[in-house]
Amino acid sequence: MSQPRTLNDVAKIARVSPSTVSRILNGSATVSPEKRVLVENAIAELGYRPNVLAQGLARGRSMIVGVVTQAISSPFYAETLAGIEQGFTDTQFHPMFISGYWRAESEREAIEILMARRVDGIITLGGNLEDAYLLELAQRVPVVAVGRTIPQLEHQCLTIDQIHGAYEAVQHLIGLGHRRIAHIAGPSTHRDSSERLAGYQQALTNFGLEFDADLVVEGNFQERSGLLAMEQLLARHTDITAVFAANDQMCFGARLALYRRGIRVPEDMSLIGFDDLFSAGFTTPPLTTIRQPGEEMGIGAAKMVLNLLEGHQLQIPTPVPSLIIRESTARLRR
Amino acid sequence: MSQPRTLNDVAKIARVSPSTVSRILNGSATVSPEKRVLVENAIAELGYRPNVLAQGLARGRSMIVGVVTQAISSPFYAETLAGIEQGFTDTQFHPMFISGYWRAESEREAIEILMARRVDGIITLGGNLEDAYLLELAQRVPVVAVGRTIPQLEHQCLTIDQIHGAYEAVQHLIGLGHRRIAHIAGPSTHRDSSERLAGYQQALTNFGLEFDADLVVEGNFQERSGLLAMEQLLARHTDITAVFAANDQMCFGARLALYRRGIRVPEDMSLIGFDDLFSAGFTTPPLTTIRQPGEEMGIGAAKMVLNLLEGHQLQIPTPVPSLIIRESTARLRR
DNA sequence: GGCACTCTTGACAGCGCTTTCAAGAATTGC
DNA sequence: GCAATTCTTGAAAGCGCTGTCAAGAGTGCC
Repeated sequence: MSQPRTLNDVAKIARVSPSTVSRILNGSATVSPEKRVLVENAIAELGYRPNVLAQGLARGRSMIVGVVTQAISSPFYAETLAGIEQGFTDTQFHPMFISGYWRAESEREAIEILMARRVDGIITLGGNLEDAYLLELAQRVPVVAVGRTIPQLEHQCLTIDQIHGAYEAVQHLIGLGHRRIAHIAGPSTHRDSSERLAGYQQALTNFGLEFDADLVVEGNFQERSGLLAMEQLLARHTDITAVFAANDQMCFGARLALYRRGIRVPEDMSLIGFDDLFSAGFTTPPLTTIRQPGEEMGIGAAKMVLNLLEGHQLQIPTPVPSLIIRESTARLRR
Repeated sequence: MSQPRTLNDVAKIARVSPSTVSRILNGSATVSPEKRVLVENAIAELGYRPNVLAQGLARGRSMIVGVVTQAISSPFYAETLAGIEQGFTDTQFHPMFISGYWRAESEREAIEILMARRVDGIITLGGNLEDAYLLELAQRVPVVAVGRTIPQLEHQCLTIDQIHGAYEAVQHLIGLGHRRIAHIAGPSTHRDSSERLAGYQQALTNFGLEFDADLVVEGNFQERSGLLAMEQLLARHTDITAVFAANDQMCFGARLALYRRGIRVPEDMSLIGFDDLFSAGFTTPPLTTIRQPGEEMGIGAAKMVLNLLEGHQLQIPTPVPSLIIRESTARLRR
């Protein structure tokens, strides 16, 4: 394994001092055209690329921003990760992803690891970290939190109005004539879940429908739990005509449970999800859902840390969840 | 932003030399118990964590291994990424992911970026990089290629027998009595696609069925292309009774096309995919498919670079694709 | 022509850590 | 009890780069 060339090699070949090479590399000072040519030739000749590690050490910047996601294979977070990656394209920075698996402890450990690498910033995606912890972390390094709002750090948080999104979903169902609307909630420990549940309740109340705690079953945001929840719901109530699931994945599970029972969607049961995963457009029937613009949020988060890094505090307009009507919801037939 | 403590701070507090602290940190030499305690206390007191960047510079190891994936949000690669991440847990190394988007040029650029960070190893996932390029790269840094076999570098490649997998899929269909079996292929530029196509042909031939080029339509591995391909197939042939799609995502699209036409799966048409994405178990009906153990392959790839890094060459047993029978295929009714 | 400036350049001191080297201390063997 | 070993330790030289500082060259002006 041939070792890479160093800035010193370049300097020697170009017969200038290392400082000059550095200056040309960074444009940090004017250099005479002749030397510039000399150096550029030397760089080309050697195929030299600066050692980012060494640069990092020297200027106290690792040029990497840590991203604490929950599971790299979660379809929902994946879209945001893609956005983040995109947001850093054409910058000197690069994201480094670590999964926290929704466990505060793992997330803390992930952040430790990241900090040991002296990342220049941190983006967290969802998760169960305490506000206080993040608040303190934000003192040490620029932090952007996606999918939550932390008091006293609002301007570094990026989230959508979950309550509003859930409200819209249920409103859509009510508008179609449904009255007995069940809800498959996410884990109650998730802020997202409780907000979506709140939106569900709010819509019900607003339209004069009674909230029936019996109509909500808790899942864990995974497909299987949606299936199980749907079965429970079906066992308990035969009069349900519509279900609002707190995310698309559980909705897929619910849809399968209905399929197994021969209950048609949307003829016999309307189904609405949340997130608008890419695959939601390709289920049978394609899923009506609330779009959460994951990718844009990722891009936004990247821009936010970039700005923080430059000392500004960029305020990204809060992305708005929107109702995507496909084919899994229909007017109630009576 | 308070700056992190340094090894020197620790040394000062513990009243020992920096070397001693380093030795304790790395266990690189024996140190008297008293000093060890002194140092450990100092570390605890300061909440000191070594600067990985500086360590990297000093020992010529960045402790990061670069991973060139194709799209961080691709469900198929995501599972492998998760495996890779897992494979590096509890080691000092961490993966850094970059997307190549199936463009050799972007992939090369990704590798440049990674090399500039002096990554200690590189894992590539699929992609369109030339064998020669990778072969040359492997001279400079430990490389593990997932999803391809590179002549003269076989022992650093990890792939499954695609032909065999495809063969099994088609054999399953034939076993169910199907005779007119269409194939939705992946892009012909992908090695995966052509191998799966080859397996399809091979099975046909082996069982005395004629290969009809008209029965294969090329997609791009995305859902939409599967839908389009299915429509084409349906327009061209009314006698098809089964379809083998080169990956699950296209299969989902095909399934939707059938749904739109009111063609039932599996009663009127059997459908089989490839990959066994997590979501394949939750479509309606759940998809019969060929399981490609993405996660295990990721773990395996991580182990392989780890071993390469230590100078050994670990041979991971080639993972075997397996047929997962669910509900999208059925015996031909005549 | 001489003085005050402005440009361009190289030397050098780090950044935070590892690692070699050699010295002093402790241990062993006879 | 003394020489020969073996341990433990600190000093110091990097790893590859940046950034400050000051010197030398070049420029403009009266």
